[in-house]
Amino acid sequence: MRTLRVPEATINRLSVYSRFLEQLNRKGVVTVSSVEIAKGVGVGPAQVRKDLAYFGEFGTRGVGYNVKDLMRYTIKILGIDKPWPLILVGAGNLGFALSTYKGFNQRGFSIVGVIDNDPNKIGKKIGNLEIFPLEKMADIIKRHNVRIGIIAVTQNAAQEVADLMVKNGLQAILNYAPVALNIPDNVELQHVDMSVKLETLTFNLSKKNYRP
Amino acid sequence: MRTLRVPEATINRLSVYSRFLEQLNRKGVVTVSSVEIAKGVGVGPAQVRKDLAYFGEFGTRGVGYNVKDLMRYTIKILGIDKPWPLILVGAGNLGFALSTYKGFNQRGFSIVGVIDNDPNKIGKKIGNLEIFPLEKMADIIKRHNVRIGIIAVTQNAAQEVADLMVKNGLQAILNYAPVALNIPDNVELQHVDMSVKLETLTFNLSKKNYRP
DNA sequence: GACTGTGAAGCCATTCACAGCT
DNA sequence: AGCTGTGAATGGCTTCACAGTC
Repeated sequence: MRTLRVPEATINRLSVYSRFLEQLNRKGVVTVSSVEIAKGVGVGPAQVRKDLAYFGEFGTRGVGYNVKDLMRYTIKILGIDKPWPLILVGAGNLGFALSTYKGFNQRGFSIVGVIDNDPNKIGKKIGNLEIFPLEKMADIIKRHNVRIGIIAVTQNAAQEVADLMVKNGLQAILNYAPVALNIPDNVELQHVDMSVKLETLTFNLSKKNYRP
Repeated sequence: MRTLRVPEATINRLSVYSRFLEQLNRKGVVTVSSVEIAKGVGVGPAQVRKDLAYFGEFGTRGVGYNVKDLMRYTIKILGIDKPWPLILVGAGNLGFALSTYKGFNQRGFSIVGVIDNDPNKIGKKIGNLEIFPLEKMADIIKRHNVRIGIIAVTQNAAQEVADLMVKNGLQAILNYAPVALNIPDNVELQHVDMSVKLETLTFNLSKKNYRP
């Protein structure tokens, strides 16, 4: 696999292409061009071709890409051709939403443990998942070979949870808490900010209505 | 307000700076340097200064920035010094989480209407908000002067909801559905993808463990 | 001495444009 | 004729480095 210096933006788009290809495949579409993919996901066609070219030559000149093949390639590149068990810490509203979010399952992810420190929640169930206390984290990680943890707790608790995840050997953290986390370089970290984009909208609307 | 071609990335970071400054202010911190902000949010100090410089000269050389003042400036720049009523379409798990998400309220946003097309949900309440049918969207938008709509429905329903929002005069849409939306240029659009970052993690982990 | 503000340099990503294949 | 793959050109964002200010 040729993987030299791929822009992070490319990876992000690849994930979007991949989902779009799944939709096409479900609809029974056999062949697709870079122009069609571009329209479907909202980028330029040259961008689509360049992104894919980082990983190989998947298309046929004059024809386009085979939907099913390209879908499988993208899935393989993203590493989701194998299962990824996840743990989720934080059984508040956001945690609940994430633990029942179908988008994760559709892409082959499965949450194998939900963890919270609230005694009122521990022992209760979300769907068919029991809520465990923080002390069980190590167990769950070992039992299911978990490598990725999701943080959906409050600002204040997030760093503490992250530390615990690192201590228990997780290799990657997806952080939904609105705060920057401090973790070692050898642990992968991604941050999803629920409200940053909302403020981009208000910025743009305010600018637009500004009368000079 | 000097506002010449500000990179979108700058706006996004500004939102993060702003939240960080609120935290500092709550702690009673009076002055902060670009280095400290940079550490707190995970970017470089030159980046912080450059970002702020798009909007004016807020600091004092040799000293740093006044926390409270800079906080207020960022809030003003982002346009959230005034209230923004929001409507939310989709009362599923994600919609529920968003409608009760404290992060929005903390930043001055308030959801004034929750809308769903499921007859079983209509009339029920989320917190103190009633769930209304789609037909009520126009009413709610007019009554509360809503300009921004949030989409938290499934892939299939998202475009239809977006069309309805545009038809009812909304000026901006925040889309949490995992699909690209087609809307006119004069409507602002931002997309939050819940699972793209998760696949960035699996990509990086897969790459790391690839043994050549 | 400390720290901001900023032109210049460097770097990275996107877009162009066309050769090459079907 | 249609569409991919890609070197070259462009554009934009980030980082550097230092003059300017307190």
